[in-house]
Amino acid sequence: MKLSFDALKQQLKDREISLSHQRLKVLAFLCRSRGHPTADEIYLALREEIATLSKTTVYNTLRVLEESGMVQAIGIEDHETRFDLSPPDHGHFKCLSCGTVSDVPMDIQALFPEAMNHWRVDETQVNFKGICPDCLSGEEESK
Amino acid sequence: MKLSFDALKQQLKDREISLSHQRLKVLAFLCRSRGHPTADEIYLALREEIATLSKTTVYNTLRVLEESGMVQAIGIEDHETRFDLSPPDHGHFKCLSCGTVSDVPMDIQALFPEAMNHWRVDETQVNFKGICPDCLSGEEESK
DNA sequence: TCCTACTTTGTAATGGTTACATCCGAGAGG
DNA sequence: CCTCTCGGATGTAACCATTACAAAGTAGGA
Ligand SMILES: [Mn+2]
Ligand SMILES: [Mn+2]
Ligand SMILES: [Zn+2]
Ligand SMILES: [Zn+2]
Repeated sequence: MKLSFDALKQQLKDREISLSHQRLKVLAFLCRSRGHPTADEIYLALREEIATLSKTTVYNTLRVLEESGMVQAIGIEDHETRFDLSPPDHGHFKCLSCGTVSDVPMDIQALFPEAMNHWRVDETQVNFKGICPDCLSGEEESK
Repeated sequence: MKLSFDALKQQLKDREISLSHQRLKVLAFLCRSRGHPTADEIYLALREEIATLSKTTVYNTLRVLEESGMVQAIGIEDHETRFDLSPPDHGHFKCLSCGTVSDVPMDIQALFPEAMNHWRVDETQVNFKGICPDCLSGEEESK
């Protein structure tokens, strides 16, 4: 469940991160984005609104948001990081056919073995790869 | 639990992958390796045995082994892939302090929600990040 | 021996990400 | 208004793991 844009703005204030025009635009894009965009996708989409936008600014902003805990970097792909505004309480599924990255509702907090309680866990990611229902039905049709 | 080198050689034969000198060396290195080496670590280590070894060969071999299902590529790090010869029935933990990647025994096969049985899952990875016990005790000492 | 398919090798290219120097722009203070 | 300052934004170059590609080597069969 995503937070509203206004709530996110408030979070920026609370963390004393100045609400620059570019940062708000990146945040708004993540907010209205249904999937899990890459830095490049964010850049290409926002460049239509901010003609002078630099890709470095997108990376800088994403790092600021990530360090503040508002955004999570998803490493489900080898050479392309995806970004998620939602709280990190779910897994992700990448369809090897269409490339979509979907949410997988599940409790990932309780995964780490209790027997290993001497370890400090800061982050948990659960990544699945396979074929999504849409692509599966497409495969059957082509038989 | 890792298979013996001889058992691995047999697997190559079964899959009709020719047992070239370089492939056997890569496999032997993964077999005796305790951690989860990167392609570069494999290359540097084996270059002492095979002076003419090319890094491309290491990557080619790893891809062949991965496609045959004998080796798993672990994407716990953003910028470098690690390789695991063990069966993919466990999670991984990366210590943000010392960089070690450890195994986390757990049943990752039963993780995908049964409600999503219309999805075909080919691969599951569970990645934790945090601080390992060794580094935690080190932090306490330095207080 | 010759042929052919496979493997290895070296080098160049790729592409996401980061480092760095420079530029800009909103305020504070005069 | 003017100027100073500093965080943020920008553009370019560098980084670096990985891949593409072409050339060279190799084993095995006819
Ligand atoms: Mn998500
Ligand atoms: Mn492992
Ligand atoms: Zn799909
Ligand atoms: Zn450690």
